[in-house]
Amino acid sequence: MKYHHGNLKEELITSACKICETDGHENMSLRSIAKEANVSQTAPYRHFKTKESLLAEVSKLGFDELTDRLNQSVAVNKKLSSADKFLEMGLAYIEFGREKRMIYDLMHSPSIKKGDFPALLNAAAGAFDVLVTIVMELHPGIDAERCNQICMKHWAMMHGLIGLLDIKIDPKIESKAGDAMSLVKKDLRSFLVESNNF
Amino acid sequence: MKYHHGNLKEELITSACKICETDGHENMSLRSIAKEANVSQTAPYRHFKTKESLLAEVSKLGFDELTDRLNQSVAVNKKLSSADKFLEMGLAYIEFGREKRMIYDLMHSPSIKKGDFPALLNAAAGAFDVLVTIVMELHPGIDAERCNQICMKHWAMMHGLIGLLDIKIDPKIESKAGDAMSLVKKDLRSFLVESNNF
DNA sequence: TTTGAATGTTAGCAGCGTAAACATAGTATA
DNA sequence: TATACTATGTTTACGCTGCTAACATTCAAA
Repeated sequence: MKYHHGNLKEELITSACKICETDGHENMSLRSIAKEANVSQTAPYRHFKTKESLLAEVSKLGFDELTDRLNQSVAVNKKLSSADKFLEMGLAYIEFGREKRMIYDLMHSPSIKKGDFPALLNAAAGAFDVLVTIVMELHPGIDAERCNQICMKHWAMMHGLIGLLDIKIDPKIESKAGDAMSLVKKDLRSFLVESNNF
Repeated sequence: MKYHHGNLKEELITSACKICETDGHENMSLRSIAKEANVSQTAPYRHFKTKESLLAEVSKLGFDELTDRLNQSVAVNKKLSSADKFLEMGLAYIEFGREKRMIYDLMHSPSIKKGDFPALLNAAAGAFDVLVTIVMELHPGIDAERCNQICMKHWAMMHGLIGLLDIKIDPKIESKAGDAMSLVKKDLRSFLVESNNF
C-alpha cells in the first residue's frame, strides 16, 4: 500500500462533492468518502478534525460557485438594465438551487454550524453581497437598512421558492409550484421585480 | 415487566416531539425516543415501520399546529381588514417558525420524504390553503393561477426568512436579519403587503 | 378452553463517527 | 550521511445507530 497520497485533502473534498451530488448530504458517510478516495476510513482525520469540517468545505465551495454564477449572470450582458440584471440574478439563483439541489441542501443544512467555520461564513456572505450590489445599483443612494430589508426579502423568497419547488419534498405543492415556476421562467419580472417597488 | 402499554403509539409521538424540541431532529434517535417512553429500543417497530414514519407523524402534528395558528391569527379579530389578516398571518407564520424552530426544521427536513406519507402531505397542503383563502379574500375573483403565484411568493418569502433568521445558521447574516426582523415586527406591512400589489 | 393476533422484550447485525496505537514517508538537523 | 522529528497513512476498537429475527406475554375471538 502506498503511503503519502500527496493531495488527499483536495481529493477528499472532491469525493465528498461527488457523493453529495449523487446520494445527498444525508447519506454521506466519512467512510464512503474515504473509500471513494481509495484511502482508509480514518485517513480523513489527518486533514479534517471532524466530518462536519469536511462538509463545511464542500458547503463553502457551493457558496463560491453560487457567487460566481450570480456574478456571471449579470456580467454576461453588461448592457442589461439594472432591473434586468436583478431578474437574471434571480433566475441564476433558482437555476443553481435546482441544478445542484443536493449541494444546495447541504449548504443550508442545520447540521453544519456556519458560525464554527469563518471561511464558510464569508463565502455565504459573499453570495449575499452580490445581491446587495445589484440592489444598490437599482436604487442609487438607497438607505443601507432599507437595502438590507429588500435583499433579505428577495433572498428569502428565492430560497423559500427553491425549497417549495422540490418535487421530492411535496408533490402536491409542486404541482402548484410547477405553475409558479413556468410563470417564473416566462415572466420572472412579474414574480420578482414587482416586489421591488418601494 | 408490564406488557401492553396501552397507548404506546401516541406516547412515542409525544416523546418524539419532546426530544425534537429539545435536541433537534438531527439528534433524535429511535432508542432515545423509546427510552423517553420507558419502553424497549425496538418497541416502536410494532407501531412504526421505520424511524422516518414516526418522524413523519411528528412533522404532521407540526403542520397541523401551524394550520391552527394561521387560522387563529385571522379569526381572533374578525373585523380585521383582509390586508390586516394577511399581515397577521405572516406574523403568525414567522412566530411559529421561531418558537418551534426545531419542529419547523423537522417539518422541512429532506430526510422525511413527504411523498411517502399522504397524511403529512395533506397537512402541509392544509397550511398552504389557509394562505390561499386569505389571498382569495384579499383579491375577490382572482385568477387561480395568479393566486397560486402570489401564495407561493409569500409562502416562500416567509419560509426563506425563517431560515435566514436562524442565528445558529449564520450569525453574520443574522445581524442583517435582525434588522430585517425588527422592521418586520415594526412594520410587517411594508415588508409583506407591499409585495402584494399586482 | 384454546388458539392466534397484537404487542412487548432480548439478542444480534452492519454501518456510523471517532479515538488510540502503530507504520511509513519525507524533512530538518547533527 | 545518520538521526530525529513531523506529517500522513493504516489497523483496531469503542459506543451509538437503525433495523431484523426470535422469543415472551397479553388479550380477544372461536
